[in-house]
Amino acid sequence: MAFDPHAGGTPTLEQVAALAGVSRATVSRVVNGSPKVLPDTVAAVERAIGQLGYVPNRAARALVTRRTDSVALVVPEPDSRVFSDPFFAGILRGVSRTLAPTSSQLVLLIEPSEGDDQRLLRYLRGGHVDGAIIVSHHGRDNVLQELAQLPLPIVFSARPIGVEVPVASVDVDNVAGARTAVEYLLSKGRKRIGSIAGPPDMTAGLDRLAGYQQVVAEAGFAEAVAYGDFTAEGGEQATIQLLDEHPDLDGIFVANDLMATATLRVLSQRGRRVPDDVSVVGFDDSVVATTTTPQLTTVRQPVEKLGSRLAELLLAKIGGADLTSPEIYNTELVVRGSA
Amino acid sequence: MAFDPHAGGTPTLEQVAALAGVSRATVSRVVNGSPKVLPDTVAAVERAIGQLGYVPNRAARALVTRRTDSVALVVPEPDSRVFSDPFFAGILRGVSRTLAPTSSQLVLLIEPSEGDDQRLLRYLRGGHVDGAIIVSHHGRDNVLQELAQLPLPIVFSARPIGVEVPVASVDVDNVAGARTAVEYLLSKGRKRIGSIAGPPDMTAGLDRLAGYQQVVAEAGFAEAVAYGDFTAEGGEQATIQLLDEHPDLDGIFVANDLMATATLRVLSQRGRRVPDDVSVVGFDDSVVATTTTPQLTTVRQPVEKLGSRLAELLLAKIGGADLTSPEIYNTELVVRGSA
DNA sequence: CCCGAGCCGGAAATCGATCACCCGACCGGG
DNA sequence: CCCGGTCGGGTGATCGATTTCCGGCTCGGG
Repeated sequence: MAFDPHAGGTPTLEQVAALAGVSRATVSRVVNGSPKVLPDTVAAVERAIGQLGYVPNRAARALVTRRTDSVALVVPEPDSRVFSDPFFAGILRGVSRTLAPTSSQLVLLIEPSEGDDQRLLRYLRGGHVDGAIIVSHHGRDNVLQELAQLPLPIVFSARPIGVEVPVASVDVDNVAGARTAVEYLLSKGRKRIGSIAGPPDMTAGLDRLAGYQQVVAEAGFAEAVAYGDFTAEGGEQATIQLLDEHPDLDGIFVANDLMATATLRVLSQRGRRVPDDVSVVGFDDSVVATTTTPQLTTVRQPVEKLGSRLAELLLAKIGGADLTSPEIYNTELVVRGSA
Repeated sequence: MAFDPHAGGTPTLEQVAALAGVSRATVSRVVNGSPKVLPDTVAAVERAIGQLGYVPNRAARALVTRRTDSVALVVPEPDSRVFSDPFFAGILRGVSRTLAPTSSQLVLLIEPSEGDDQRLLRYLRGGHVDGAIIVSHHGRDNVLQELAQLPLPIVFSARPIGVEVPVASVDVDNVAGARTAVEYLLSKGRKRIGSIAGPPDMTAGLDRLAGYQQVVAEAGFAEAVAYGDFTAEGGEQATIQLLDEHPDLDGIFVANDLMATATLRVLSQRGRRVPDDVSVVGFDDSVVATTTTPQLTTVRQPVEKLGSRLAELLLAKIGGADLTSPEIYNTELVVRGSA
């Protein structure tokens, strides 16, 4: 037999009204904090609510108010690896921390399988949520563009690639962060600095590479770049390739920590000491930065802060604010053992 | 001005009916896949739905069906560090993979602040979701007990501590997993095997410790245990303490990978080579297991599988199945460099 | 003591989809 | 030729909370 929500008798507003000796409307006013109800009445209603353990029926309320009191966190990629990404975890923390004191609930939305964009879009267009936060890494197709044009308050984490309309977004200054990292390597006397870059279809990949290129060019050195995919395996491949092509490197800027762990491992296998022979700087300051030997010098992004800003901006947009510009945060170099 | 969901005109079932030249009931039948509608009619309705871009109003439906088509993933702890836990990430992946093809949405529920249990319980009791998956690590208070007694389909990840009523749960055999790890150390000729245990208020902590203790006792060796809290910092403290008290250890079983990374680091700082002088085995096979040097030999749990079973069981319970017993999965030793 | 202004509480319509029930048409058999 | 059964589809009540519009109560001033 199926579960019956009526078991135990979910009390309705009507029953509360009866018990408190007032009308439904009055109970509604109390529940929604209307100022024009006598204190005594409020007390009576609240007592009744307490006695019955009344909880407003969200569906009924949503039906008339046309608000669902829930926002979506959208991951428009079937590649559910993002969950394992410490960056995503941080965002999630920030978002949920900001949403917690609110009446809004967080709904997780993932593109179930490759190319099933429409399901996502339909859901969002269906008015099931009051707004959405898009956490996208790749910009390989046009989903982002479609999302941006939805008649729904939306904010992006990271400036979306290939989206023409202005959108609200929250991000760190990846270029500046990368510059800091490479400049630090320079300040340590490194002359031959290479970089393991991220995929060119992610802004994080592009911008961090750009920062590296700028500094290296300004210093009058030559570039040495290999591309990874932000995973440990990809980082390993890229590091091997980079070292094979440029055996004389004495400094490496790796576009994220996970790949950097692989870089450290490959260097160690090749008998090159870190940081004595080669200095390594990562990006993210994720958990893995402290699991390596030596620990990783890396560029910290205020992930949790990003997440909470994302939520704040979305709530503001839902409230009617007209926000359509990016908000950029600073990074910070965390010096540990690897450089 | 606040966002108006009516902008663009959300079509209702009524409008679809009008366009298709049928009644609301018929449209409803088509939408819900009733078999007793003529194919021609179905086609006409579907055409109208397509033209209007109709999406059923969830609130209205929920109001009458008394189902919300959403399930909660509950983290009854304000300590949002769980998000960074690769274990949690895996569970999340499994759950969302199973839920994706379903009409059910995933709602994330976190205890906003210490002691705010009531908010959670009220929400769950309020019929806002059809069921809940509880991902709890600690068993320090009685929230779990209260959750277990809620008139709502619920499944637990990991056998909850201190819950007297029988509940459905999914877990790995932590005792057996720990045994495998310690037996492997024995098979490598290790004689003085210590353990970094998890907190005693988590089943994972208790059971893994028990597995260690069993094997060590059976082999006639003495115990050497220090307690950590499953974080890298805690692992470092515990490792230092353990090594100070038992400098002659030649094998260490660490109750999770994160702490094991710290163990490796401390050993390296003390000039003890791994695995030559000391062998180390972790537990989880999380991402960090491959970021260390040497890479971590560890006990793999099928996390994603656990997550998807959690979701499957919950859907079954929502469907009326009467499940009140634990489901236990096996672990697997993954041999890498550290032992 | 009476009257009016201001407030507060009640009745009823409404949101959009579901579902129990009912109706009409068409078929075949007696 | 009539009647019952079947099948496709329509009608209207209903879910629970909000909200507008009013009616009536209260309280202060004259």
